[in-house]
Amino acid sequence: MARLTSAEGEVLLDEFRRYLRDHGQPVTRPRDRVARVVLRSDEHLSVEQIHQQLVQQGEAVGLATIYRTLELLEKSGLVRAHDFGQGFRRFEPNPGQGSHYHLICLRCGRVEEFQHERLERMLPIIADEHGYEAERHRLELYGTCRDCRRRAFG
Amino acid sequence: MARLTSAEGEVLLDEFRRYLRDHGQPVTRPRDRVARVVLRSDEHLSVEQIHQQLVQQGEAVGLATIYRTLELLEKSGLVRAHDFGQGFRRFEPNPGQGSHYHLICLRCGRVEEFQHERLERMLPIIADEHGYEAERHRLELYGTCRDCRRRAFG
DNA sequence: TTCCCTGCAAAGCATTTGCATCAAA
DNA sequence: TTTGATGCAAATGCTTTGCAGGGAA
Repeated sequence: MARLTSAEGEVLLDEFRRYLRDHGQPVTRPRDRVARVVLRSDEHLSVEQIHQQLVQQGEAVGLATIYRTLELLEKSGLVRAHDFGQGFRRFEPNPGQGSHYHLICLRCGRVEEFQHERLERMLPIIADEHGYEAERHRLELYGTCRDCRRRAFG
Repeated sequence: MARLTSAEGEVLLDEFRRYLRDHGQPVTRPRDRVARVVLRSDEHLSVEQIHQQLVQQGEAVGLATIYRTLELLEKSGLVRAHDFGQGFRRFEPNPGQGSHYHLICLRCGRVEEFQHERLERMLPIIADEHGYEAERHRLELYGTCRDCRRRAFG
């Protein structure tokens, strides 16, 4: 599911630094570390996973700071939060203008992404038909992934 | 957004009673009251709203029992839970086989439903294309409803 | 020195669980 | 008497907030 190269993550990290500066917020080491982990990741990380990665890097950051930095990252538009009904949120780098959707395996919890241009064109039209001015949307398909089916049946 | 007539709610309530009996579970008054509120509603109720309605009816039921009854209602397939990112879940009578989708107004929080046959046919196919055996899906469109736009602009 | 970010600990919330009580068979 | 549903209160888990301490300008 590799979406971001390390170089792309670096670009996003720079954008975050710029966002902070433009908003009179200092670019601190803990913020930078949290942002780096999230923006470089090609997965949907939970706060716990972010924290663990930082600990492993010897760059432990308090949970409160992780949450506060994620709030900044969301406000900057560089990160999006998701709730896949697992009791906690997951965070991923925002893919910019193009939307993408999620496939969630109900057996192993894996989360994959896919894009779908036709859907993306349809959804704002559907919203409009119902009197809504669309702002964003969310589509999740829940099921059993190939690996889990293989594991179960053969 | 009226979807259920009171009579339809009554049918669902009977189905729930039958489900309980078939599963060796007693049909008690608190369960019946909770089920009645949810199954008769044409809205997406929060636990707090369910509780309030019961209090107003002079039929107060403990929160724990409400949660436990909702679990039974979900297992019976008669009720579905949703998390619209508001920090708590909402519950609605399950519309049976046909899926429906949600429009959520980001200003006033109103939740509307819509159906879309073409989408409904597309989604399992998309899941299949990615190796997933689709079980269920969720589509939510977030935006500004007609009323809120009118309110904002004149 | 001043400002405010950080991190610990405590608080908040929705939800779940433990347990004594009580109703029904 | 036995079973197990109920409801209070406590516990849980994620997230937010309060506040003392510390680093940077």
